[in-house]
Amino acid sequence: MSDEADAANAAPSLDQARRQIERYGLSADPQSVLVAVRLMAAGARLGQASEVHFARFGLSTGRYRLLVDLEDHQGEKSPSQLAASLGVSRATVTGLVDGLERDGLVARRASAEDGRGAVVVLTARGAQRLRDMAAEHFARLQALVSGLTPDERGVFLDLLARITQGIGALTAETP
Amino acid sequence: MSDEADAANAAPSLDQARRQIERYGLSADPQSVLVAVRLMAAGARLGQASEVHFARFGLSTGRYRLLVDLEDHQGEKSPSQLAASLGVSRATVTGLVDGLERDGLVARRASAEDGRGAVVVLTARGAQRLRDMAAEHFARLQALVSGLTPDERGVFLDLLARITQGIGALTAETP
DNA sequence: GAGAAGTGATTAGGGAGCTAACTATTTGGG
DNA sequence: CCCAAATAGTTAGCTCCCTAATCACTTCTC
Repeated sequence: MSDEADAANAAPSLDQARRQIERYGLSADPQSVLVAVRLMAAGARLGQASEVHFARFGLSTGRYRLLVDLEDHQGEKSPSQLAASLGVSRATVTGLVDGLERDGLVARRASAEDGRGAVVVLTARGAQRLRDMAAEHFARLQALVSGLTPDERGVFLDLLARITQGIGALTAETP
Repeated sequence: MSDEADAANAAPSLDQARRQIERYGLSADPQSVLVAVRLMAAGARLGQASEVHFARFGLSTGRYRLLVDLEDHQGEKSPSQLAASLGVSRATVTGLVDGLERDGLVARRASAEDGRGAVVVLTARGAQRLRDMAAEHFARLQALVSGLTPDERGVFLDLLARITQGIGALTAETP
């Protein structure tokens, strides 16, 4: 393991948070700041690891999520619906579908009801890809959280949900 | 709130996880999978919110982290050191410094000891920018986790650290 | 001490996401 | 009934981060 990997693994410390707060004579709670910063760091690292994971199957996180969403809806959904359920913009869906279509995992069809609309269809090849990767995928996800007992996982879900509600505080108009 | 915003806020459910696992006749634990998926979703949402937050001050998450890291080292550090401590590639540091230099928050100097090396220096303007945003920044971070009691924050830090150790399971060679 | 190997920084190019602007179609109000 | 407003999808152009390749300098080895 190189310095670089070590540093990437090194989580920010409570002392760093304290020092930063004191530098400006503020009264923020260092532990609260640490939780926020650690969660951000963990999210970023997990996101990158996720891309590495999916790249093994010729996918990305976004592409995989789109395929699964499609499979959960009988293999058919409009780009707008996909954008809504994935929580990304329609433009992003266009890009993801472009890539998946190029690989033959998905196909585009014109909508029967709406002349403006389109339908994205999961191909046999796309369904097969999901089948091929399922065992390894879920095994790795399970390994990710294997450091926690079932009870602890329940607690974690609860706490995470409550922090998630606070995300609005970062983007809200008034501090 | 539109459908889109609702969907973005809607966390993946335990039933979705269960359905996915059963579809392939696997034996993975749905709750474990749910924890992994929720954490990824939360990380992605937090990352985006973070960009919105820092954009208010003319920065991005990466640029802010670089400035803080610099400030923590007497305002001077080489690009390689920055890459290591931020956990990003040297190429990324080049890009971040390009942007910060354009805004006058940072300057590049040649290294005295090593003819190949460079030193990134925090300018007065960069230090001022950090000072200007500190109060609001920390207040928002604190608000982010205000849904948790101090005890719960401690528990969360512990659980998060243990999951973070499991991230390697996603990228490891052998499943 | 000169060539080979290693290291620091940058450049080039790619993927994922975004917003804004554009096209085509549908819907709805006068 | 027809024109204006809304909606579906795409395109263009931006940022962030990545890897791989390149250039310049240092260090190590013989």
